[in-house]
Amino acid sequence: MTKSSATKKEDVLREFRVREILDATCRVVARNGFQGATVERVAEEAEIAKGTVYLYFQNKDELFTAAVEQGIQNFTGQVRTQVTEALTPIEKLQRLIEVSLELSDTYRDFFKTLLLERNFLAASPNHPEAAHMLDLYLAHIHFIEEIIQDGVRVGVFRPHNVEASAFVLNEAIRGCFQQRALGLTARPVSEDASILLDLFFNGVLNQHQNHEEPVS
Amino acid sequence: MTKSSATKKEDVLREFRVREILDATCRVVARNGFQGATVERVAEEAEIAKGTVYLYFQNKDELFTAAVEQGIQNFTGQVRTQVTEALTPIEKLQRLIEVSLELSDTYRDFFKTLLLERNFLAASPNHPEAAHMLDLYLAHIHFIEEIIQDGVRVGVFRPHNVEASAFVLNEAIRGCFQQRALGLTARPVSEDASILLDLFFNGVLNQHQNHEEPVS
DNA sequence: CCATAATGACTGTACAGTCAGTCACATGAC
DNA sequence: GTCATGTGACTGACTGTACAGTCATTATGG
Repeated sequence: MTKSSATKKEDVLREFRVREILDATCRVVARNGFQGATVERVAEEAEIAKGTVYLYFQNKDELFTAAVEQGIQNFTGQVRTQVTEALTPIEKLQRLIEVSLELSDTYRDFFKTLLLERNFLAASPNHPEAAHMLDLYLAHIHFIEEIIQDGVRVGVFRPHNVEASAFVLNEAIRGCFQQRALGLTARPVSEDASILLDLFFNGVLNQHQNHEEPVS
Repeated sequence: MTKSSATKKEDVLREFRVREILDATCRVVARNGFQGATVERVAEEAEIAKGTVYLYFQNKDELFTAAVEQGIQNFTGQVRTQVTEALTPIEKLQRLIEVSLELSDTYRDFFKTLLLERNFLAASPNHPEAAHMLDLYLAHIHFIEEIIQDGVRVGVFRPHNVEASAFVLNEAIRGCFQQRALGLTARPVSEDASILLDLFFNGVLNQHQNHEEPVS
């Protein structure tokens, strides 16, 4: 019992250290990009020695993979939780966009490189880990897809290629992240969210003048 | 005269070599990512010695920057040319989407990494070149923006935040590139294009008065 | 006082960038 | 035609450096 408790305490400590290092990794990558992020600098940022990093991670690749994965899971997990609370598909999508954009502020460091430098999704030379990353990404899109599908089922959304629209919506949100990360917009998050929602719901066509000549 | 002609010939030869090396760079990057792309491998791919690369480019960074820049300019240039031929804003957007997606096939190698590993837009440590890249990107979005703005002016598009919709459209297209690069879709390009167009024009809401036919 | 965590000097390696040397070809003299 | 000589494009072995990963040593706390 005492022993089990002791083990647990060690585990907690270990987990805490792991988190600390992963957070430091995110900060360093956000500052220098994947390219310029060395284990030494991560250690410095975490205020530990380089060797210590290797007590918690096998190698550099595992460290960076874990950092990205933790970030994705944190993000999608929180979105999922908050969105699920909403009732109707429309409310859910509203929530989805709002929460996503809000979180982009919280996880600024993480997104700055995850989204701008997303090579982790591409062919990582000899790492099947990348495939798992892709799975996480696809799972999130699938989550969005189901919300929209629900909307179609109950009739608030018109029948259309749901797979595609889920994808487009996700890309649009990602695009907003990017604009923010690059400092290209000063719009408040809520405004971005409502613009996005409006576009996604209504499109850009002038419905009244749909097939007609413009008024001259 | 003879001398001037000789000089011209040398220039042409030089330009040819430069192109060859840049193309090789794209192929290598497509295969190994920016990370795994070394000057040695580029030289190998171009079937020249490593030293030769340095006869045409100051250093690795200049080489890679030039490769990306050439790619962006090729792409946006071709899109611009073809889109400008169309008359109405709707036709122009149709063209934009179609041509973009078609080109993604032509420039497959280039897009595979430009779009999946886009760190070149992010803070390149000590390179103001990155800013120029950003300019090219913004110019393209602005080009789209103007088409949509035209559409609003003549009344086919409803008044809305045009800056945002241009941006969203571009991101949606980029997303399609990505899906293709990752091999996540087997849809023909034309189908992707019409789905995208339909979504962008009409949104997903079920309009109360539906006299609509999907735009194709 | 032992066990475990942490350290940082050290090693090996990969790669950017250099440069002395080679080679292919052009020009011109005979 | 053929040899001599000049030119510069091209080469690849070499150098310096940055960095991943190791491990003998030291600190800590239970």
